Amino acid sequence: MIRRGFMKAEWIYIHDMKNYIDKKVEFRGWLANRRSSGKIQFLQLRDGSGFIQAVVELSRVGEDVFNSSSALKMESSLTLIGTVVKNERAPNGIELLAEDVKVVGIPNEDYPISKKDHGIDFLMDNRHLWLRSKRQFHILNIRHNIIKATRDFYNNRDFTLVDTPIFTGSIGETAGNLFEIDYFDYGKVYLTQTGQLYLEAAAMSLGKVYNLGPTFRAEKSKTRRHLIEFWMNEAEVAYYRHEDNMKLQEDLVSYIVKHVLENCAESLSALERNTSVLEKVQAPFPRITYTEAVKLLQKKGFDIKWGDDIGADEETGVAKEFDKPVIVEKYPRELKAFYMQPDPENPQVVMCDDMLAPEGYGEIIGASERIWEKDVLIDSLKSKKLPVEGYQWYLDLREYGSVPHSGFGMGIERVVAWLCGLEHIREAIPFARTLYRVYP
RNA sequence: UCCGGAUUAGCUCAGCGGUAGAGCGGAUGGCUGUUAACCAUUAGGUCGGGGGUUCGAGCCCCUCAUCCGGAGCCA
Repeated sequence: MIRRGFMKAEWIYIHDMKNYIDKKVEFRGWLANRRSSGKIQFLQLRDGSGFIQAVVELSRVGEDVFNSSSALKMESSLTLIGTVVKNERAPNGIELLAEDVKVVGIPNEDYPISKKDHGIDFLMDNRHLWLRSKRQFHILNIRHNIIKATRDFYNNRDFTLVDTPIFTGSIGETAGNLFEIDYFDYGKVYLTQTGQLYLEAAAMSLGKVYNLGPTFRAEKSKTRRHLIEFWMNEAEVAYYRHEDNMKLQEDLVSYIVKHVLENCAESLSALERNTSVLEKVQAPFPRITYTEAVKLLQKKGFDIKWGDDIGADEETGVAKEFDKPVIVEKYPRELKAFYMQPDPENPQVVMCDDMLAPEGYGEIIGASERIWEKDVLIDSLKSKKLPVEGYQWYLDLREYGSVPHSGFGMGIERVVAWLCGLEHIREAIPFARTLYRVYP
């Protein structure tokens, strides 16, 4: 039998097909799964914009088309002409009644990811294919929307985007957890673990600034909350004090959550995320001081005393007390970085805050008012045993027109994991770099 | 780095010191409304490597490797 020419119709994405009921359209995409029943086949299709079922009936398409459709294996690529019809029996309420099917590519090998369970090691080895699955599709969609909301939030408030460098000198925090790179004849440089110091410089030019980019921590962290390479949004505002800073963080997180609830309902539902807890996330958030947190934890039976850091279990213990993100402020000076402004009312603590997500998702923001007086900063560097001479340009910021300023960093993947309800942060980024894994 | 756990078919896992198992996936056949479709048949294994105990080891012991989970650090 001679194969007739492929029919013609307008190429429509699945996402838009609901607007084409009873119209003939062309689908271009992949076969995610199939169920067949002799003279009828149900193709589960995806095209990057969503998922839809196509029905291929032998009596409608003829033997030729039916057979080429039968030859499709998992993750074959194809185009298909069909009519969009409403049908209650279809997974999304609409389906494609196929009229013509054209094979683009059929794999020779079996597709490694099947419908049944897989172990995490296998899935991570096949991350390049795992991304095609429904769950990963929805997680990445939410991640995209979190990043979009973050940018919108700052842009709406007249912040200026300032891209901070990836290669840096040793300036920053402690040098032990930095990745070292050979930089031609210059010698050693490091992959950034924060753009903060650069943002402070930019804030003195542009007032309100933010960045969004990758950061690197050479820490042998092996937990569900840690990545070696992760994306961070940082903001820095001239003349902002501690209080202004906390307000900005609350507004940002509220904005992101609202945006995701409004724009990602389908994805949240596909991930079976309980959205009622997310709907409560509106500013203002509860705030407690470090000192109060320690007392609270002691009352709950934790072995902690003033001056100890708040570990993972303790964080969850604090966060459990609230149904919104909670801000823990004013930590002991010894626990925190050199650039944080001491509290004028109690120099033992600094004007910093951590925002802890609910449901045990941990710290999503770390923030502080920065020291702006040059001599105080030099004293702080010395007391932390850091080389003052290495901070020349940073000290210049305190020499020329120094002003109070504050800022913070928000971990994108932590927010993604929280909003998606993920058990592990490695699903919150397309290609996770964890301890001992850089493949694929 | 420390503390736990795991390693058996392509994948997920059972397996009591005595002939190597299931589900999924693959192949073949059946079925015009499937929803992780179903039914039948079938192929598929040096039980992570090395050493030891034993008449006999997937199972017990030692060792190495890899992976997973947790802690510290942090976002």
